[in-house]
Amino acid sequence: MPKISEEKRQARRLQILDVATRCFARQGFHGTSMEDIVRELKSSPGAVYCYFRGKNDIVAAIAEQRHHRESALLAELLASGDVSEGLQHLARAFLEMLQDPKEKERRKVTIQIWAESLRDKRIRKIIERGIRQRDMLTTSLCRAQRAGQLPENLDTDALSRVLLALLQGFILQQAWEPELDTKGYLTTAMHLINSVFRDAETNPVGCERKQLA
Amino acid sequence: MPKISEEKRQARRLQILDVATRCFARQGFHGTSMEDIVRELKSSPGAVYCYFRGKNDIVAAIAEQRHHRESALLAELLASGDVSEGLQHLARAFLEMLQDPKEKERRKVTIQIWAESLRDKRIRKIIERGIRQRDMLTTSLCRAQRAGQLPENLDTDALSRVLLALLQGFILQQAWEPELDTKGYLTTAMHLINSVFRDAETNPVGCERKQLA
Amino acid sequence: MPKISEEKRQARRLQILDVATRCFARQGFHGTSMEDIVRELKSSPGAVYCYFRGKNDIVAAIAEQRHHRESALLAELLASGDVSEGLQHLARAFLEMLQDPKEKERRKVTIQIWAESLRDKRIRKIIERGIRQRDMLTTSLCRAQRAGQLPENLDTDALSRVLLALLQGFILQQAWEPELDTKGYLTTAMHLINSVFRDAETNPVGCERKQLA
Amino acid sequence: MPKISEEKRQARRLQILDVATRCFARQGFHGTSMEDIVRELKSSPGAVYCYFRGKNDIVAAIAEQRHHRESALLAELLASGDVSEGLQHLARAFLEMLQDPKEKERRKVTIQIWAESLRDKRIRKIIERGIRQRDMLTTSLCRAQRAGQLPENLDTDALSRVLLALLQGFILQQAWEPELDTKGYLTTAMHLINSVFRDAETNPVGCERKQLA
DNA sequence: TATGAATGAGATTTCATTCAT
DNA sequence: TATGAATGAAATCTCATTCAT
Repeated sequence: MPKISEEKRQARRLQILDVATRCFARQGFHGTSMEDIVRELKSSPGAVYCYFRGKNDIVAAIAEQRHHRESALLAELLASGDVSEGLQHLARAFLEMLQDPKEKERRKVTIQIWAESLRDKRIRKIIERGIRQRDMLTTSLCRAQRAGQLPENLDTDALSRVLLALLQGFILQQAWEPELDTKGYLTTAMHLINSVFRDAETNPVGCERKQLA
Repeated sequence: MPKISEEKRQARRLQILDVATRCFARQGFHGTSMEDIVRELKSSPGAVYCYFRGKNDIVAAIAEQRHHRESALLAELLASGDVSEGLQHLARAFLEMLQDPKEKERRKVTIQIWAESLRDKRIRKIIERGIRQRDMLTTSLCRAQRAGQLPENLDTDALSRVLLALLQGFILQQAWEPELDTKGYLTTAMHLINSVFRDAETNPVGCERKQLA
Repeated sequence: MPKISEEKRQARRLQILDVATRCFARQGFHGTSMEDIVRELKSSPGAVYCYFRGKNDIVAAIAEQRHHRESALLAELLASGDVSEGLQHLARAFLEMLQDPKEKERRKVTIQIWAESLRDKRIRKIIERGIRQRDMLTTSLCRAQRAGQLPENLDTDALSRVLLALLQGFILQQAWEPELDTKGYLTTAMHLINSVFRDAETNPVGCERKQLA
Repeated sequence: MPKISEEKRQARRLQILDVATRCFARQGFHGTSMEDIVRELKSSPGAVYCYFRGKNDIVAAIAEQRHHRESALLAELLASGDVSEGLQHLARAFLEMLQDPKEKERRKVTIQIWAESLRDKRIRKIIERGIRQRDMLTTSLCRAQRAGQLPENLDTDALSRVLLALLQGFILQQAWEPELDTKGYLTTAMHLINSVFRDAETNPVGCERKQLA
């Protein structure tokens, strides 16, 4: 028997998550008290509990948000028929995301979620769903391999892990050094990736390496 | 109990750190209470405070341990005149480290340290010392570049970041999937890295890719 | 429980101070644990911390209460144009205060506050404000001196100290001997005080007053 | 079976009490830990426990020291046949005591002892012995009264309380204002006291002394 | 739904004291 | 006697959560 519309309810939920994200990015999950969130929200503890079961529920919801965003990015990547091209798109999308100042906060919270996943079953489950998504990337790479875009003897499962690692490492390094040269990192990372793709394609000549704008 | 030797004192310190590491790996830093540590240590709260100022001091000490271990690994890498070869050594050293069951725990704690570094000044300082160590790797890569082992237009700073990311991503993924195919990951990662090194040398032909034992 | 009125809030604050005063009088400040207070309050630790920052804050508040009460007494004394008469009033007011059983507790706590003031900056500040109030008494005595009510060569600053001492000593002795003859003490003290006042009247010359070497 | 002579033992005891007094004066009894004392003593916890049963035992010993010193002073006072003269001596002895820098510390500790006496049975007992000593002063004053040195209708018990209060108040005020004009205070206090003594001499009749209702 | 005072379990830390050496 | 590492009870305070209004 909600007195407010479902729409408003969702809006409020998001607002709470936003504030919580900001707090967690600033003080860490365990350094943020419910009171901190409530104060910044200009609300009351009881109100927050109308939307979330508790503090853990909030983190879980944030983790879920992340998961959806990542799924979307991956879907975009895979939508492109050509994986190599898809990766370029992904890289570009990444650069754009960095414009959003909220995104830096989110990356910091991501690291907290990683840590939290090691002890909170619920977060763990969400992370695991993310882990399983990598399988789709692997499948895609496999297809590329069968299409001759990748060396035959390449372990595509491992390659998808490597690609993921490049992303994860970046998140981490950027949390510590917010001013790091994002473009340089992406260019170099793409260079490495392209090396493998090129290898199979043509190889002898290795002509015109595509560089990121 | 009169004065104990500095030797014994260090041993006790290490024992506490070991137990704490085990607890942190299992329940997370914030999910572990001093009492948990003390119980597993079969000791008393006061005893722990003879060796550490408080809980944060313990995490800091563990972070410090990590830092030293990493420094040692990096030193080993750089000791080898040839960077490419050094990286091979590093990869091999890594494989060995994985034998140590304690190492898995330590990797889990590493992730907690990452998260903690975002809010604890002290941990942050230690991480920053680690960050600065990457410069040495960059310098080394630079030398390799001048020696013609790497493409001239390659951003060595970014490359060292990428190499670091490959490590960090692995730590993360292995924490979630302890059974992941370590060898496969390393082989593939080395493959990518070698691609760049090979690029500069000769490239057109690029045959006989070195694989990890 | 929604917001309570400022009035109720103040009432609750006072209730806590009352209970704390009772506990401190009985077991001393350092012999009273927060749990003791909470138990007697039939409340919970958290509740107390809604009103006070901590244990020290409670003592400070009690010290502050004392300070206000003393200020009021002094003001009453000074309000009377004639100091000599004012002191009589004060003495009488004192006798009345002794009826209040709470007052005995308060005097015991006063001694604790004295002790606490030697190490707690905050309490010290409050005491210092009390110390400065003595100046007003000195001023008043000075006026009486100029009016010929007190011997000319009398050190009014010292006299106000002496008057204060008579009060402080009484507080102390009554804490140890609750049944001491209050009336007798006051009578005798007033006798001494009146001696000085009378001195000026009758013996302008202050016939060979023995002075200390 | 002490291995050290009783003499040495006493010396060590005194040394401990001295250090403890210094600490208590500086940080208060409850702000001083055994470790503080031991550090300043350049000794070990165990050693202190060879001489005292515990922390409370140390305070009790200090209180005892005070008691002895006070007894001595009082004895000196009473030794003089003439009480009025005895009080002069006492005042002078007081001034001398103030030269001793240790004495200031002792006075601060005295206040702590007062506070402690309200909750520690042991200290309380010692204070009570001090309280009983006042009876001797009363007796002495009584004798002076019978000798006509004091007004007949004067309450000698109350007078001795008043005299004591003058001392206690001074101790307190000097703890807060170490630079207060000691000589002035004593002069004025003696002035008041002499007033009563003189009273008897000069006004046998005690001309209409105002009495408290 | 919203409020915010209250709850109370639990966490970290201190410190007087002990006792093996 | 002396040492000082170790003990462990207890103290203060925090904070996620609840529930009467």
